[in-house]
Amino acid sequence: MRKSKAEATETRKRIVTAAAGEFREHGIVATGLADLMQAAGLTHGGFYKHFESKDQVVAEACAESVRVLMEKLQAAPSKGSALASYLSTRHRDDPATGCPLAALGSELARSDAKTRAAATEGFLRLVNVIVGNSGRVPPEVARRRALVAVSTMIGAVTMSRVVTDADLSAEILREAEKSLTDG
Amino acid sequence: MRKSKAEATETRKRIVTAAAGEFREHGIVATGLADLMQAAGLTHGGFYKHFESKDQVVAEACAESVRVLMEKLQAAPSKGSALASYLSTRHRDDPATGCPLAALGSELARSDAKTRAAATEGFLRLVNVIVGNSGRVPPEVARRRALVAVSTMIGAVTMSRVVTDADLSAEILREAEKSLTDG
DNA sequence: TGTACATCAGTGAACGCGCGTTCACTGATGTAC
DNA sequence: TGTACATCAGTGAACGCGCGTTCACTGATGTAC
Repeated sequence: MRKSKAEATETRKRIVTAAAGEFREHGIVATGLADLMQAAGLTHGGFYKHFESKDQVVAEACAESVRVLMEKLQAAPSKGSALASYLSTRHRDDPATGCPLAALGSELARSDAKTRAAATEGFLRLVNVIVGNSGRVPPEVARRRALVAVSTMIGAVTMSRVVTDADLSAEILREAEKSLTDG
Repeated sequence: MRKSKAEATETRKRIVTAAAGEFREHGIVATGLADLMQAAGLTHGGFYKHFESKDQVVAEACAESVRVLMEKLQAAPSKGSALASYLSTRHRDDPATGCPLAALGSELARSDAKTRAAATEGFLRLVNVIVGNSGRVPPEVARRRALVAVSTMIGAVTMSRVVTDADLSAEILREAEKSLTDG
């Protein structure tokens, strides 16, 4: 049953990726190791061949989602299109492949130091994406504005998922986008 | 052991209030019925004399936190002081008595219809608090701006709790407040 | 107003279940000579 | 290059534990006469 080193490395990545999706879709606490191993196509017993604890895979999954999100956003041709993508109903309706800060915000606030550090890096990178597309604004001003813009983005996507009224949900995203695109 | 009707009503309220605090402090999924009954000074067996399920107490606790938050914010003499209170480090550091949308946002997005309805009402009431203090702005414009402002507030408090860097955490709150007070 | 009985708030033990974690085992991979 | 042995990725069963929920029981409260 032993797998080659290359295969094992591949498996490990597959677990982290599967975990990143499961956590964002169902929440960190609500996702069991068995769920996440099954999503990776494995049985749960093998988990500890790759990780020391659930906390460890949470931290790595968080870092991984940040990495993928940034690749997606940095591919955006302008600040406007990055904003439109982040504040889209498509993003709202697919948390499993979206921003971990919006999908897990309040759970991240209760997570351990490594997970919160990964989340912090994600936040700062999001800020930098916005700053990088801010045109001819003094960098310190751009940074302060971006701090607020990113807070708005995360709050808007989170609340668009909470709210039971479909029109209100769309309105939250639309108004956030308008407000941040103008500013 | 039977208690009088008045006492039982009192007990029920005590459970809802204790639950509202425990959920906001530790998260909904991570809080067990035993935890919440203990916080109310009872043993867990009596829970089902008052509620049909955990979901029911979650919904009621969410509605209760919204009610208390609104009383607090409506007591604020101005929009500026409501913003300062919401975006304070005091609020950040005491989720158990603060805004349930900021403390539970991503978990609320996965909750059942009644809980999300209570959260939606809370969101709309927060919007109205901001609108009600918006001075001489046309009501439809004020509403749109308030939608964005409330998203920013919730996102900023959530992220100020996630981030591992104390300076950054304070900066997120400060810049959000400055941005919303000017606008 | 007093008495007899039904109600039911709260207790504490128990239910089955799924959690995170551990472990004996398998057999292909990797290593030493 | 071939052989013998150690390693270890992955399986599946088991661990103790706490979860949401149920239940028999207690005894004060509420109700009927």
